[in-house]
Amino acid sequence: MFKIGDFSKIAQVPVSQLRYYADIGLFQPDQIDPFTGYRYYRAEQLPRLNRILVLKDLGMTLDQIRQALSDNISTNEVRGMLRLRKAKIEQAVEEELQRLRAVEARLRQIEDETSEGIEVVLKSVPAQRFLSLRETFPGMGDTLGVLGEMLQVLPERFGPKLGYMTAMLHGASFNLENVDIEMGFATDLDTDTSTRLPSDRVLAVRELPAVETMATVARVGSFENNCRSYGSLGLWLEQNGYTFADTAREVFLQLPCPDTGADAVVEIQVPVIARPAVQPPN
Amino acid sequence: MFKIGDFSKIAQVPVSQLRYYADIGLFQPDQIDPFTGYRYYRAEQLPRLNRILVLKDLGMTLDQIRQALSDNISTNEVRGMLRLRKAKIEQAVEEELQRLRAVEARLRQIEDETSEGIEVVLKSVPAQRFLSLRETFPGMGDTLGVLGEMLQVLPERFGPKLGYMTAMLHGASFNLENVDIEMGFATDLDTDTSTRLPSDRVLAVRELPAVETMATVARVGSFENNCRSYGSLGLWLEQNGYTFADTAREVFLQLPCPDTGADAVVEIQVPVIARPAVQPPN
DNA sequence: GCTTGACTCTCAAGCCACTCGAGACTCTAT
DNA sequence: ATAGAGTCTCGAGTGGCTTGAGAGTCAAGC
Repeated sequence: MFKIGDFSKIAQVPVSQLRYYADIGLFQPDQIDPFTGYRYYRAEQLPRLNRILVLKDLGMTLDQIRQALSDNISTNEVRGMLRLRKAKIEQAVEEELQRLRAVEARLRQIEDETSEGIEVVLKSVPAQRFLSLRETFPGMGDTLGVLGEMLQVLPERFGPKLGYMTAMLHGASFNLENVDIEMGFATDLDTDTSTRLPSDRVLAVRELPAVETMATVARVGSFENNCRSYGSLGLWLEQNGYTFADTAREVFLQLPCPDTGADAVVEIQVPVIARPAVQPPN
Repeated sequence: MFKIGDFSKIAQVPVSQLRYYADIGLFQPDQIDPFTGYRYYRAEQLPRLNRILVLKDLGMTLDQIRQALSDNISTNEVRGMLRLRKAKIEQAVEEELQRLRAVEARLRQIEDETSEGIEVVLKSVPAQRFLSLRETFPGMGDTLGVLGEMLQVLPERFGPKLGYMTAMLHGASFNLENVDIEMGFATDLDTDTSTRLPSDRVLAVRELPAVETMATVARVGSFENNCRSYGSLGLWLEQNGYTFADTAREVFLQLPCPDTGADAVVEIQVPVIARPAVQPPN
């Protein structure tokens, strides 16, 4: 029987954490002295604690761990998770580097503070059909995964009936998690066409309305110059008296090619309408 | 002038976040309508916001960012941070993989649940001198950095007067951050010797007391079997009626060698005293 | 038996960077 | 006039703990 301090040393877990786990009913001491309230632990309890720590390190929340333990999860299942986790980490590293590239781009924008923005062009875009899939993706990696599937499967299936790859950001939360994205291809296919990806996601054709006035900017790189483009766009809108009218579209004029290292070329299209700039009372 | 929603789209930052930044006084709208309370932003404000986001992505807290901005930090300084941050990420990846290896080890311990623990040996250890440095390190990477310095500099300086590399974990917080570690070498040097590392840290010689009863376990790998060793130790202590008496020492009988891929061999030494196991009233 | 100091207890609050919801306005298009 | 989208404030919630106050407990040494 160990008091909490000694047990903490054996388990290599802070005392406060042991108490916390007891409080939330995740890991109870073997006994609690009814008079003093002192917690007493035994070495035999270590495996359960270790199981908890493993699952935690694998990214589960404490609630999920409680669930898993009461379901008597097997070591093999945990092994599977370990493999999964490894993949996730590699993915996370990739995302992290992506983010750094974005930071670099932002830094460039800051340096360009004085200089002109990127050129904004007004267009009008006709109605078109859009073979697309809309989903709220938990992370960037998932988004890219599905995108990869689409690129593998769809051109083969529909060939020349597909136009540019296009994405629409519906949600307004710009963190990289839980993004509500619609992506797919411009197309000539009938409105009732639909197709299924290997991951069982279904793409359907829908009508994309015509837009009379569309402000557009071009961007090189999938993410790198994103903020710069939107920034220039904003500046232009302000100076020329326009406002947003609808969801923006990102049209991939050229897809990124990891093999040759060729960057993507993206046209950002934002539906706008002329409107005197908002002027709050002074 | 943009209302918060439009500005949010331009800046690619959620509305809630813009409001939050205004609340904490980090990034204010250009104007606030005194009657309606509506926030109005201008495109010119983007650079400041971007600066904030860059610094945030570089790992600064919002408080630090406020500080940095009021100090008018230069882009060059930020560039330096970017480079630093890149290094940090690489380091973080390394740590992450380290952690995974630890998870794997813990998993092995779970599987060994039924089997015997590692063998525990009782020894007595004489008083000895210890050329060491004690510090609270913010992260594992820093610890390893300083360790690297020591290994580069000290053997050259003191040669055969150095014994085993030894570490003592003083704090009781076992997360990998802010660890209070003392590390150095057993030595014959005089008690008033001290030496300075390239990073300006100072090591001094101090007397390490003799320990009559020291429970020891051996471990292969710098971290991999840590929890397993301590676990076995705990089990043994419980069964044989001993308790912790002082800070544990980790003696590196063999240093890890990244070149040959040779793992470390570590002897964990824990001062103990015989004492009847604690028995709470039932 | 008493003191000292280390250890332990509970309970509440704090941390970070936000997010979410309720309830009340405000704006714009029809 | 009205609907619907956007905005406001304010308070609470998030996760996984840590920190601190104030009180009680334990073991060793005198």
